[in-house]
Amino acid sequence: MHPRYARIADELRAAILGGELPVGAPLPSETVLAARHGVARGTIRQAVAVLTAEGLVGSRQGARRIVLGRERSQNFAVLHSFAEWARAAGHEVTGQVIDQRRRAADAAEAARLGLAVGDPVLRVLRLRRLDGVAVLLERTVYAGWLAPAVERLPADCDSVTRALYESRGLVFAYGEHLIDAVAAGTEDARLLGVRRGGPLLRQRRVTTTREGRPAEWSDDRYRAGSVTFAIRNAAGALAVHPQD
Amino acid sequence: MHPRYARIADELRAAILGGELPVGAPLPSETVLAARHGVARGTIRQAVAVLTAEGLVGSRQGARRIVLGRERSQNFAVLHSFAEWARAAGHEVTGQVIDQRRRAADAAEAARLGLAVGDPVLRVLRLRRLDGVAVLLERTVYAGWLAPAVERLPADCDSVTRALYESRGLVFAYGEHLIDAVAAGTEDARLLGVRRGGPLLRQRRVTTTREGRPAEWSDDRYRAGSVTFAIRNAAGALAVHPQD
DNA sequence: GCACAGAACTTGTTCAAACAAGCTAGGGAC
DNA sequence: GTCCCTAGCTTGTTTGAACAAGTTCTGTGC
Repeated sequence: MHPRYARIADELRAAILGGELPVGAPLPSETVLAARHGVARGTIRQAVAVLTAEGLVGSRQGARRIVLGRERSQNFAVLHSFAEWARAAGHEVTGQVIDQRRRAADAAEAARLGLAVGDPVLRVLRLRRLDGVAVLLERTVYAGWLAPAVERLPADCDSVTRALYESRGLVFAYGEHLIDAVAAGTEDARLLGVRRGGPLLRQRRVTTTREGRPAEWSDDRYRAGSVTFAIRNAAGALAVHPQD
Repeated sequence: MHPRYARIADELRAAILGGELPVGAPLPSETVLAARHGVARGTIRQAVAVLTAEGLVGSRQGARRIVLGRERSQNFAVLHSFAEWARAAGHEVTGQVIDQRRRAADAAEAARLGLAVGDPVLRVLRLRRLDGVAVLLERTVYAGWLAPAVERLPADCDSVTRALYESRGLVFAYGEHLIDAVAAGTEDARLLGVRRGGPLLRQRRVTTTREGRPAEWSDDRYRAGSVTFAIRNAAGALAVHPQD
């Protein structure tokens, strides 16, 4: 059972997405909403805070809240899991491990993962296809304590994130992402089927468990034109999701 | 005078950034913080909510809050203003208008800016340099009502955002951003000094006033290797800032 | 020594009330 | 008709209280 404020937020979100509250329209005032739902104003404020964080409504002290947009950003899970995003967007996603081996962490890897140089890590090279087309090349380094769980996964595992959640209860809760453009190297060009030196969108990321323990470090390269990151920001709140 | 919860948040943030609360350490409990500052627990909860949104601390019901990181993300202003970010990061930034002309909005521009096809808009082509090196080519379309204010700006204006704020009190409060990689076109290559077909990081964005009125639509292309977008997310909250 | 059951603690949710700060529409003065 | 100012509404901040839900640690029993 979701808490009360979450259900009120769901209801308001549905009204916005369904067009009952069109873009530009004012939301009912907090007092009205509180009376209508039979709750205290504080509970309404928690509900609208959720919508504000999603970028759906804006607010200024003294004036009524306004509906800003109708697109809900998928928020954050997508930055951790290509497969989760693709499935939600209605695409068929497949994965294939090309190379996988254990080795000792070098200085850069150790720094990113909070390990000592020489600690064991697992390096995986994985190619992802979207509706049959190769679009993403992942070079991932997993911390040693994760290696056994990752090695047990099948080579064509679709969603590593989901598999690790189901087998180990592991949740990737925090992350840092660096996004830039790079020229395709020889291996990139061959596997993704693009010209060497052509544009690739690169996302480097560190993902961390709920406890703040670094779990994986990855260099992901997307074929240009296949994926776009969409960021929506609304005075203090942001949301990010890849797009077609 | 900032509200009480904001000052408490500032104090906690300083403790984290200063190393008194190292990464991995637990925050004092809400009850302790409330007693220490002489406020109600609700006020403390607002303060730590700020830090959670910044990705500095994480929390799970029942367990003490944990310090997750020491880097504060500059949050959102930077996505609107290249100049503001560069100055904050200690770089010298210059700008130069290469072309500027009024014209009628085409279908794509009208849709992005919420105008009718044929409505007047102002198109500006601007080259930005960071420490003397050309790194960013901006193709910006301003809604007609903004054109007079923009045309009054000097051709070498550093920060358009700041100038519009100072001259018109205009604040860019919301935005949508699409980030991907593209190959450099002929004009891109010439002005940015890169090879044609080489990688560029593209940021397309719509910026909106506080009232939800679209103000500008821009296609910004960064020379590869010059700028990286950094995104940090923490279970529901995100922050974005460009990096070197 | 180890496992299990609680006790104590911590964060999450909700309520009711009060005042502060900012916006808007309507009424009065000109 | 136009301008300004205020009354009333709306969001922002804060208090204090209570219970729910989850975690951690202690101590007992085996």
